[in-house]
This record gives sequence, C-alpha cells and structure tokens, in this order.
Amino acid sequence: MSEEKSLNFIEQIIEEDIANGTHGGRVLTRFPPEPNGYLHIGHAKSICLNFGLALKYNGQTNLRFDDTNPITEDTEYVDSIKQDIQWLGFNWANEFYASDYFEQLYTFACKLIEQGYAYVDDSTSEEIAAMKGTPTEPGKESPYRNRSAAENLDLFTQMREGKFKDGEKVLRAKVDMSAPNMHMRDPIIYRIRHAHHHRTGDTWCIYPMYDFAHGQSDSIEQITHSVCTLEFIPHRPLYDWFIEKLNIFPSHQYEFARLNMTYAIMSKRKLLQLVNENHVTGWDDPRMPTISGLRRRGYTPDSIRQFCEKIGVAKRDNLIDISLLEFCIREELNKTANRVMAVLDPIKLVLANYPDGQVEEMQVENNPEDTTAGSRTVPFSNTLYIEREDFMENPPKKFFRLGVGLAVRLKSAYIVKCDSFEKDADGNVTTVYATYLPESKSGTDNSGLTVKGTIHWVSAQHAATAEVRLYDRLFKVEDVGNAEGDFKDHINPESLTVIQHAYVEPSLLEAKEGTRLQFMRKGYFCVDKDSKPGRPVFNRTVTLKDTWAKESKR
RNA sequence: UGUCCUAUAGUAUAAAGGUAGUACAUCUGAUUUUGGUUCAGACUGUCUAGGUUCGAAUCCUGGUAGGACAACCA
Repeated sequence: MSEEKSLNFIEQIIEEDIANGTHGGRVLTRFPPEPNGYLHIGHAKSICLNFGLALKYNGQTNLRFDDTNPITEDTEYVDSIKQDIQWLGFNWANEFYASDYFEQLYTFACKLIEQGYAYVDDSTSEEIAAMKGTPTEPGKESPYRNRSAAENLDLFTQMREGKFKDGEKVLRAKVDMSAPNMHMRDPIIYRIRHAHHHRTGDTWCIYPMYDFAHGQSDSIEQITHSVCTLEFIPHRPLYDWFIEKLNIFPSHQYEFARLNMTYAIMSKRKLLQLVNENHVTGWDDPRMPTISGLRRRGYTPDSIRQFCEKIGVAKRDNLIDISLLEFCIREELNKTANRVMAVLDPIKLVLANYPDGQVEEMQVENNPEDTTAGSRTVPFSNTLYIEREDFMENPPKKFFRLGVGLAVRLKSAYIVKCDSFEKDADGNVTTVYATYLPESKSGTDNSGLTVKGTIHWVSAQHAATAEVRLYDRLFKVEDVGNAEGDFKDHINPESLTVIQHAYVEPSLLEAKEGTRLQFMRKGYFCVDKDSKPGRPVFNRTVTLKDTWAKESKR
C-alpha cells in the first residue's frame, strides 16, 4: 500500500478532492510545453509530476503544446519534445495544441466583449505600459476602455480580418486598473501578429496571449489539476476570473517550485544562447541539462525518474545538488553496466619474465554485481598498457599501485612486481618494467601473496584505439543563476577533454551506439553516435566515486 | 514603500497539535582481485519574538530573511 509513503502537497490536494468527490474523483493533468526549445531536466520534474499524478490516481495526462506565439515556435521542437517524453517512459492520453482552440478562444473573447468584460485598445505598447502603473502605484484607465460592446465587436472582427498592422490594436480584458495584482490591470488577451504559424499557417493574424489560452485550454479539456511552476501564482486570480466570466469548466491551477540544479542552468533562453554561440555542440551536447543531452551523456530514463522522485515537490525555492543526479545514475549503472578495461592515459608495462609472443586469454567477469552477466576473455601478453597515474616514481605512503619495488595485481591476471622504469627526454615516464608471478594467476592463485592494489590493463598488441570524451560540469560556480555577471563568464573551460588515443580491450570494437559500460576504476561510459567502424567514441557519463583522489589531494 | 509565495541538518524532503525522520553530501571503520560496490557508524536541523494549548516544526499575531509580479513571452 502507498500509505507508508508520505504525500507531497499536490497529492494531498488530489486525495482530498477524490475524498470529496470533486469531479467525480476524476484526475486529468496536462503537460503544456511551448514548442520553442528542447526539454530539460526541469521539464522532467514537471513531466514526472504530471504523468506520475495521473498514474498514481488512475487518471490521464494530456500533452498540450502551448503554441500561441508563432514567431518563436517550430515543429522541430514539437518533435523533440514528443521523443523526450516517450523516452522518459510516459504516454499521453491526447496530443493537443492550444492552436486547436483558436476558433473557440475567439468565440470566448467575443463573449467577453458582449458582456462588457473586454475592449479593443488603440494605445501603443508604450502607452499601455505607462498606464499600467507600478506594483506600488495604481494604473490609469485607457481612454478606449469604455467603447461600446458593438464597437469593440466590430473592431475585434476587423482585427481578425487583418485590417490592422501589428501593434495597432490589442484586445484587453476589463478588470481593474487599480488592482494590487499587476496581472489584473486590464491584461492584454489578444495581439495582432502577421506571422506564419507552424500549424495554422496564415489562417490567423491575431493570437491569444498565454493568459487567454492556457486556462481556457485547461477548461476545454476539462483538466482537473493544472500544475505549473511558482512564477504563475500571480496569474491564478486571472485564470479564475476568466473561468468565472466565461462560465466554463472550473479547472484549478496549483503551483510548485521549479527545479534548480548546481553547476547548471535551466533557462531556455540561456540554453539557446549556449547552442547559438557554439559554447556547446547542440541541444544534445552531453554537457547540456537537456533530456537529449543527458540521454547522449549516458543517463537512463530510470535514473532521471528516480532523481525526480528523490528531489520531491514543494513550494520553496531550491537548488538541488547535482551529485544527487550523479548518485541516481551510478546506482543504476552499478547494477547494470558491464565492466571493461580501458586505459585512458597509457604508459607501457613490460613483463620481463613473461615469454615473448605468448598470449593468454584471461577470464574476466562482466559484472560482479550481477551473476547472470557472465564473463568474457581478454588477451594478455608481455607488453601491456596501464594508466599513467598507476605508477609513481616517488610513491607516497598508502599508494597501493606501482613504483619501483611495489607489487600490484593486474585485474583478472597476475601479480606483478615493479623493477625499473624509463623516461623520455622530457622526463615523462614511458615504460615500466616488472616481473610477474606465474603462480599468482587469477583464479588459481597459490602464491600466498596478497597485494593492496589491483589495476586495469590492456594488451598492447591486442588493444583497440578509441576516442574518449571526458565531460565535466559546464559551469565553475555552484549557483549559476545567482552568480555575479554574465552566466557565460562562468563556463568551465575544462568541461570537455577529448582523448584521441585511448586503448580499450578488443571486445569494445563491436560495441553498439548507446551501450553503457563501466571502464573499471575510471567511470561509466556510453558509446556515442559519432562512433565509426574501427573507431568507437565513448562519452563519460559520470566518474566513479574516488576516495583516493580526495585522499591524495590532501 | 503594494499584492502574493516561502522559511526544518551543507543540499533537498517528511512528520496533517503528541518520539524531529529519510536521502544525497561529508567524515570514520570493516569487507573487497575496481581506492568501485556492500556493510557498520559519526555528523549536523525546526528563522525570530510573543500567543493559544496538557502539549506547537505544525495553529494565531508581530518581526526578520529570501523569492515572484510592472513582455503585444510562456
């Protein structure tokens, strides 16, 4: 039973409504994106909330595109939004568009005019803004406010017929110019826009504003719980006012706090800027907080849903630690991703006493967390690549890796003891020499030796070359939204490191796009779409937790 | 000098007048053929002042702090 789990405030409202028989216990939510950009993790929160509510209370969710502003919207966005919702694992009951309701909304507007609740205003936008007053001073009534219903109807008809240019006239609701709530000071509900709409084409040259489209669309669809973010709270009295004056289905609006995340931005406008100014490669750049970016980065739908579950829903402003998102993907991938060996920054390890030309196929388990994952073989020889950071010329105490005189286990192979090393002219270590203990072979070890460290490796002659893209957080500061100056000043110049020549075990040559793997001791990676035959490209989804890195920094 | 929203560990989120709990983060220790995982433990909190009540994180009042609102955007 779900009684154990606590309810968020919206669930509490819904359970009360169900208990009271409101709408006969029916629950119908909606997810209403404007198709003017790609969905991001903040939208995922809203999607999980709206669809989750319906799932939990035996209801349904409509997908409704809020496409009332033709100049910013495009079908490219419509398509990506649909793909992202489905990828997250949700199904909408109906696919609607606010533009489906243009005729109905026009009728609603005429009804308002007839009732004396709306009028055509010839003022310029500057004049309207000036008459609006300020939050602390009341506004002034427009000189056009008292036109007759007949005149307004005639003018509004002419607006629709295209008799006026953009900006010449608007239709305003007649509410109260001295209301303390700015949104009630005769809000504009229709504007003239001679623009091509991605769905209605050139049928219309007047378009309803958000306030005269959203609530009405909710009502037309008989949405029971219209859930949106906090910034719409001041709109709610207007939302209710229109429903009352129009006498239509009483949908209700509820507001929750939008998601903010450390080291990230959620503003569509700013994300667009990153794309347009090439700070990233596109909306699906793996550094982007977009659904498509996270997908390409290697995040799973499950991990994102888990994240949305864990962050909760409330009304207070928040800044979620991105490490929670990382926790969610690690938690899943730990159970599901096969372990493989990849050397990102290679140096050679030569085993002096291992016969030249001999090759052994070492048995390696695919996932210690999943016994059903099986095992594979990895070729082993006397010349291997190991990670540069796994050798130190002057190892400190508690360094459980290689240094002259130190021994480690090569994962799933032998224990080796380091004898010497070579450096190039620049002083960089190039080759490490070691001897192996034949009786320490993994699985049949009777050497009696134990070593503290185990390192990964690949056989030099068998290794495949791969490109590896290491992603880090896109911004250097925690709270990008509230940081001083332009947000672009805080972009992390090291958010992407490309390794052209990483060595990976040969089995990875056939890895298919989207495959998620753990590079042992390095992190979780996935196969990028840029992969070519013979040259796979891997994206780092997230590093492993690394307590040694913390320790060694001290 | 308006209206509205909000205030619980570092970050989030529970506790619907009755033991302040959970997760992430951080720190210990154990286990480990991944310095991963797992396990055990530690850490730290009700903005403030009053009031109501046997009893207040919760209800009321005042204060303080943060946020939203003045696009022909959504």
